[in-house]
This record gives sequence, structure tokens and C-alpha cells, in this order.
Amino acid sequence: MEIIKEQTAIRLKNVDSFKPLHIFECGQAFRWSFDGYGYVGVVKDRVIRIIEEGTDIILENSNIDDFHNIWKKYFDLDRDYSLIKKQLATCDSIMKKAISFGHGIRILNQDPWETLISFIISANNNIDRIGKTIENICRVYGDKLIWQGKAYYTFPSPQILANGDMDILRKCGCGYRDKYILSTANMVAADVNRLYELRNLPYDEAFEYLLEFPGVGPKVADCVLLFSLGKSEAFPVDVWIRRIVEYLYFNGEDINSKDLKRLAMGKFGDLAGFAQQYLFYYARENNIGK
DNA sequence: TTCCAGGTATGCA
DNA sequence: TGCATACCTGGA
Repeated sequence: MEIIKEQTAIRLKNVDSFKPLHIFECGQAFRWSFDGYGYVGVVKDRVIRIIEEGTDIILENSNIDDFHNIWKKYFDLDRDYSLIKKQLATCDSIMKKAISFGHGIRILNQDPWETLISFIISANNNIDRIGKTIENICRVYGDKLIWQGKAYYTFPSPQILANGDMDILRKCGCGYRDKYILSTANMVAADVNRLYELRNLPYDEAFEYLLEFPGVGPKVADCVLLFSLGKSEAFPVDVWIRRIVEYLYFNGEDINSKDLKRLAMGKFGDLAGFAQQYLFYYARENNIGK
């Protein structure tokens, strides 16, 4: 990968496995949207636009320091995705097809706190509404950032949200999840470091800890572990994954989530999370099993 | 009007 | 443990 500094952007040449469409539409993040030029998102207190130009990737509104301090880690650029895909493709022909379809997927290293709240909101919800609800929360409780004449908002801290108002959260579109968000925010605010230190714990211990937060069940816990705490062995089982696995691997036979997860983690090992993303994107984009 | 959507909490056997 | 049921909300 070649890193080229431009006036207000960073241009990446020869990046392995980096397709914005795949990365931002594979279900791992909710705050990225295509604005006609590229995908714009807010990460920490930065607004950035990711543009695909031929084989180059442009990070608009970034300097070289931010690239090394924030974006390299966020976009998982130190990982060899070609090797991961090569290893997973040997598992079976279904996986091979899914990888070919979502070849530019990367698993982002997102903020655990934001990921925790975002996936609590995702439960029994639809993607459109999840995104709108999160934006509403940011607009009410986050800090305003202006870029190119447009307003963007940061994701509020645990302390800010812990002092939030149930009625306001309800008006943001949280629905019955308002109380889960408020309770979880209070628990995290009481010991913020603990959430971030889960990265250093074994998968099982981190999983059990996350289940203690209200509104967090096995699926949400696995999403937080995979998308923000570096646990690549996590295999979140949602309706799409269940559909595609039952349809393609088990002839449509019903499999319970626990068994499905155990089978997948056994089959794909430390690469289970990557396998999940390729399967999820393949299933949802092609409406497989529905 | 009714149903459904990236699950979870709750109650009961 | 395992299973059934209710749950905000808004768009189809």
C-alpha cells in the first residue's frame, strides 16, 4: 500500500481488499452514508469522506497524522485480508462464493461504547430506523461539527447519555429500548475503562461481561466484540445468518442460534467473524433464504 | 388494518 | 435450560 499526502486528503494506492460499498453496507456500522461522492461518516470528532477512484482510495478531510493515529487502525489496514480470504475459501464452495461477492469487506475497529449502544438499538428493528435513531441521538446529545458548510454530530459520551432523558430518547426513536440505553449508559459511565479493557480479556469472559448490560443478548454482545473489541472469533447470529446457513448448509432445516454459533466457531475458528461478514453481506444483498 | 424488522426480557414448564 | 410471548415504531 502506498500512502500519498494531498492538500486536505490522503490517497491510498494498491490497498488490498478495500471497497467502500462492501465495508459500509455489510451491516457493521450505521453512521456512514453515501452522499453522491463517497461515504461520509463521523468517527470520534472527525468527519471524513471515503471515495473510491479507480483502484485508489481517498480519505477526504484527513492529514497524515490522523491517518496514522486514527484511520489505519479504524480501517484495519495492518491486516492481511488476502490471506484471510484464501484460508476461508478453502472451507467450502459457499464461503468461496460469498467471499467473491464481498471481496472488499474489512471489519472496522469501531468505538466499543458507540457500538454497544448502536447494537442495543438494532434489536428487533430495521436498518433504516436504526440509522435515523442514532443520528437523532447524536443531534440531541453530541457535539456539532461543521464541514463543507454542513453540520455533523459526534456520538455522545457515556457520561452525557447517562444524564440523558428517557422521554427525549423515546422521541429520538429508541422505542422501548430507551430504558436499556439509559441503564447501560449509567453502568458504563460508572466504569468506562472496564468496557475498553474487554479487548484484553479472553472471548468468553468479555462475552459474559457484555451480557450484563440491559438490552444486550448473545447477538448484540457478539457484534460489539467483533466490530469494536478485536474478537475475530465472534460469530453474531442474526436472522440473515440463520437464513443463509439453514438454507445453504442444512437444506432449510431449523437450527437454534446456540448450536449454529458453536458450529460456526468450530468450523471457522479465529476467522469466524470474517466468515460471518462475508455470509451476511452475501445473504442480505441477494435475499437468500428469505 | 396488519405485519414485519440486525433480538431481548420475562414468565412458566 | 428451553420455549412462547410481548415489545416501540413506521413503512409496506
